Amino acid sequence: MSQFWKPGTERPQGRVVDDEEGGLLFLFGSHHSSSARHGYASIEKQRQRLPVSKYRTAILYLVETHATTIIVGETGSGKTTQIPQYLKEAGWATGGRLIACTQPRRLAVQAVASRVAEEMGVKLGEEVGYTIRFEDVTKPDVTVLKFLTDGVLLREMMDDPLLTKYSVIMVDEAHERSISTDILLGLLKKIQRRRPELRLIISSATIEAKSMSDFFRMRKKRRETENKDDGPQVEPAILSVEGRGFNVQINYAEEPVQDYVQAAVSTTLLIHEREPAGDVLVFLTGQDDIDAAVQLLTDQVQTTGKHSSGLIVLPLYSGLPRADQELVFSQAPRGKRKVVISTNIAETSLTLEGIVYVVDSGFSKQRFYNPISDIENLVVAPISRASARQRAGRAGRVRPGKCYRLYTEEYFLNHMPNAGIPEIQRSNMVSCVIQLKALGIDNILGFDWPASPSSEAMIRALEVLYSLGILDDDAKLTSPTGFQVAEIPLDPMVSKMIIASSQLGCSEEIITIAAVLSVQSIWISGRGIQKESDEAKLRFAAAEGDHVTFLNVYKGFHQSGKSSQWCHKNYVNYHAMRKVLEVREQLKRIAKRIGLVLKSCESDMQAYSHDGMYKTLRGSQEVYIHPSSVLFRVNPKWVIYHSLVSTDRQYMRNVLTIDPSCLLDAAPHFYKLQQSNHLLF
DNA sequence: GAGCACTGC
Repeated sequence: MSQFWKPGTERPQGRVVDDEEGGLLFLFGSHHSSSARHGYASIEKQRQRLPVSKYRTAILYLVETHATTIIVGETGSGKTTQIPQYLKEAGWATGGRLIACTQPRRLAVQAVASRVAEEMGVKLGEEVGYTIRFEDVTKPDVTVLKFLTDGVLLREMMDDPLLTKYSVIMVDEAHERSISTDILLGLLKKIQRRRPELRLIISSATIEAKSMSDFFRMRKKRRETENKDDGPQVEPAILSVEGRGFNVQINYAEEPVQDYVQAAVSTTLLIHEREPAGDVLVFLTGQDDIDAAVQLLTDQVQTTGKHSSGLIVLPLYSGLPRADQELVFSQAPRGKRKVVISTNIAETSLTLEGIVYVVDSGFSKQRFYNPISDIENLVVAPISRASARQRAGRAGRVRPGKCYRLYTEEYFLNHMPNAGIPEIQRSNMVSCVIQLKALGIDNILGFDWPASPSSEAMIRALEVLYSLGILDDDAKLTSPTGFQVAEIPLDPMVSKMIIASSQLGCSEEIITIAAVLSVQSIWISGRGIQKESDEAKLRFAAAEGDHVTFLNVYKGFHQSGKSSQWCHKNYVNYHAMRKVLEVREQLKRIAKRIGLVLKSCESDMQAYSHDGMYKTLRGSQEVYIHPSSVLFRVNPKWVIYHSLVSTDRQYMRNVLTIDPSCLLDAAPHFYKLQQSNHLLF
């Protein structure tokens, strides 16, 4: 076993930027190198060296004199929270305009905002505020520094496409390449040409800094042919800051690993036997793997006796009940070692303190969208080198750590992809297309993305939006339907359902259903309680299907006075129901604003058995009713579904029985009746 | 009789 591991030979990362294209270049030393201890950094171009304490000067110098766009390449330096403060100090919120800083996650927005407010000694919600969905902690005319999710900034653009409220926009964590971030970057590049005075600061991992800079650098041809005033005055400048994380020693498997769950377990035991105190974080792919690993570890600890005891093994994934999730934050008792076995949730979303050892399986579950079949799959896929470095970095937060990679160095260097495929290239584009259309971008296929989605995905999205009556024959938003759908922050199919319900006089009910469909699941599930929860579900089951069942649950919850005990008793997820209430309130506000009629249909709500196999009208695919549905084994002749889950079969989740003539009424432009009385697409 | 990487509006 001791021969199993081989230390990595890769040289320290960083210092990869160059200034050939004329951008200013700053390079800062690492906090732990000797030069950094004295705080030196260098401006290569000017052959000058700046103390790290002059970081502020550097940023302001760039902003004031040269760059409209600054790319900050950094690796967990913690410096990005300082940039907004410098900008505010220097009065960069000009002419009553604000400085905006985006993050991809709500929690990060709240955390960064309160940290900055604290550092500046001001009350959160005054000069420094934040906005996330359902929560606006800002004060008009007082707030200067505003933190927000990139999704919220995109929504703001629908009222103010040029973002005239802001003089500086900083996009943090751009390397994560979330859909919202990519759309935002594409739009910001466009805005820059109309607003040359707008300053952009894009913060990304060092390895992505160069490609971010390339994206914002205007193409040579265009630069020559266009008036100077139209575009950014100078090339993007790159400013690079090396992380202050501690050194993490990387170890690779000597041979390819056959079973990464088993390998993760043995590696953890080896760490426990041979390494000094410090918690272990193991990255696996999903609930199944994690539960299996927890079981194996617990078993082996019990059978191998004394020297292996003292391990506290905890699973971590988002589907875990809230109380179990919180266990991973508790400190291990003296003399005990905590082992957290986690999904990707611990890679970016949650930060665990006290981790010294990381075990990286090299895999994660990723979503892939197939535009031909219109199906999203969740598959176990190899992670990227960027991800592997991020995972390893989790071991160096409190002191020097070690990372054990369950793959060979040869694989890491020669076969692992450098960066992951951006989410936008792995997703259904329906929501993106409608958002861009709402912002007045007609030439969707020619949009300048940081990474272009496939044309098949774009065409499929246009087709779906046409079938919903959201786009017309010229691919323009229909009025009012298309514009109304764009205002509603839901899957466009669900938004269209709300608009139709307004005309059919049942919008109160449909808004409830839409809110339930927008949360993960309102049912509590888990090992050992299937029988009870199934029985509880039957108490709400409606003959029409899952959607009407949701109405029954909502009604019961409402009548109980929104009680958590009622939820507990009925195996309903209380946190999910709270979110349903929030979404429902937001939908009511939006419905009112866009002129929909809110009306209840009161109680005016209205099978053939076969082998359980269905064929989709569009594409003739074999699909089955998911066993979690109240219509499982009822098998009505015609059903519509909200989503497909693909495992060994394609399962329809959230199913409703219908009369096929509904389809003709709802979408006469899309469905035709064949002579033999069969529906045709 | 099955299953859910993770976000976000």
